[in-house]
Amino acid sequence: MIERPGTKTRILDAAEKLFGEKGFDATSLRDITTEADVNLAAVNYHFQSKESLIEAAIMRGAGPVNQKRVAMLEAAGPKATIEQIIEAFIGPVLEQDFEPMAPLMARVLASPEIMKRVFQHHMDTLSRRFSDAVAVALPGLSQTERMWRLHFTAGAMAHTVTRAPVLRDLFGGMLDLKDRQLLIARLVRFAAAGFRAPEGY
Amino acid sequence: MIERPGTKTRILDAAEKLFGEKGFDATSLRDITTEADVNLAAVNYHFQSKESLIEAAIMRGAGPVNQKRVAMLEAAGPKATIEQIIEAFIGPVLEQDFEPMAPLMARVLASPEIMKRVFQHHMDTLSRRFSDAVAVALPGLSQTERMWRLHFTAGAMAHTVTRAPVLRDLFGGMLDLKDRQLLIARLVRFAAAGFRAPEGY
DNA sequence: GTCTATAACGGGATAGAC
DNA sequence: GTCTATCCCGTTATAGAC
Repeated sequence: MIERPGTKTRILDAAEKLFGEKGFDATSLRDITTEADVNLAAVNYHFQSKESLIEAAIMRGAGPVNQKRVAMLEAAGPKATIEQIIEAFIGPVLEQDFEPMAPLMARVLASPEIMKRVFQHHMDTLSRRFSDAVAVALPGLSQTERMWRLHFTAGAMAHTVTRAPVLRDLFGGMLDLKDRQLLIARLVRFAAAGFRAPEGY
Repeated sequence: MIERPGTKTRILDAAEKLFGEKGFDATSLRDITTEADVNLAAVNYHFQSKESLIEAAIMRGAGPVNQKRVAMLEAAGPKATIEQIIEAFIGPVLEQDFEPMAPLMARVLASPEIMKRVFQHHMDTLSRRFSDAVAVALPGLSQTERMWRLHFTAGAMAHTVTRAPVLRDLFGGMLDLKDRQLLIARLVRFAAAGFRAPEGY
């Protein structure tokens, strides 16, 4: 017997789903409470406002994944190869079943206000840790180049996650999104080669 | 003496700016007509609805850039190197002053409905042409791998464009967004190395 | 082509009973 | 904690004068 989740959880579930599908503005609190099968006023009771609900929904999705990324990086130790670093960076994001979360992530990335409010701090510390790890693995790279290459890698990852539905439509069976380990291996190989490219412009 | 643009153009200018800044839903037609200094009813006269206006604003921004990408690819000839191909793919996007257009692009990427309606066809033919060019330059790669690596490159590019404002805030002077040619060179080098990585998984 | 005025609607939030 | 009913606001779109 699975217990039916509580009101608060059901609201968050519905919010994650609908915000992703339709965007934050296009999703009314009425949509959410209908989907969650709770009363309209419950939202303002459990969360204070729609804005707070958005933040709560995002944090619930993003927190565990980012913890896992840091954990994998630490597990690789101080002498991690560039491949291990990249895998810690992208693996936890790509190996999860990202399709429910993907649309919401895309909305967040496209929304500067929300991005600033919610992600800034997390991303900041995260990118610093990974940048330091790369500095050890590839001491020849300047700090600037490290940041850019991490940024390019993050972009490739984000694009894969957020555009998964479109990819499926356009390329059908050709781009296999189900085999996550293969997908991760592809991106690790691509990005690692990019990181290893000589600098000097 | 510069002539003041006509009503229709002023509406499109304002729409591009405000849709990018605040998103499609959060931007009311009143916002647009105020910014453009035209009457509210002019929007429904020149464009039929808000939805059509969105589409018109996007098309006006995207068309010329994509034409330039194809033109650069053709200019490189049938024996183009992978570096030339990548430069044709990302150069026209990154070398323009993308900051006014960037937020709008991010909104489009995050909005599956709009993405499907507006971009699908263009992107489809575009990616086919570039994929064919890569096939000549790097005959060792499978078609699948070509598509994935083009996709990764597109992601790195899109992330750079759409997150330019955030990058500036977070990293200040470290990531120089002003020197476009250097930025393009960085991404070309990173992606070209990725494309040249051996396949075989 | 451009304006004013208004219709018709849906949204977030809250008061107050239970 | 949960419900109903309602307030109040901003929105798109259009009718109709100029």
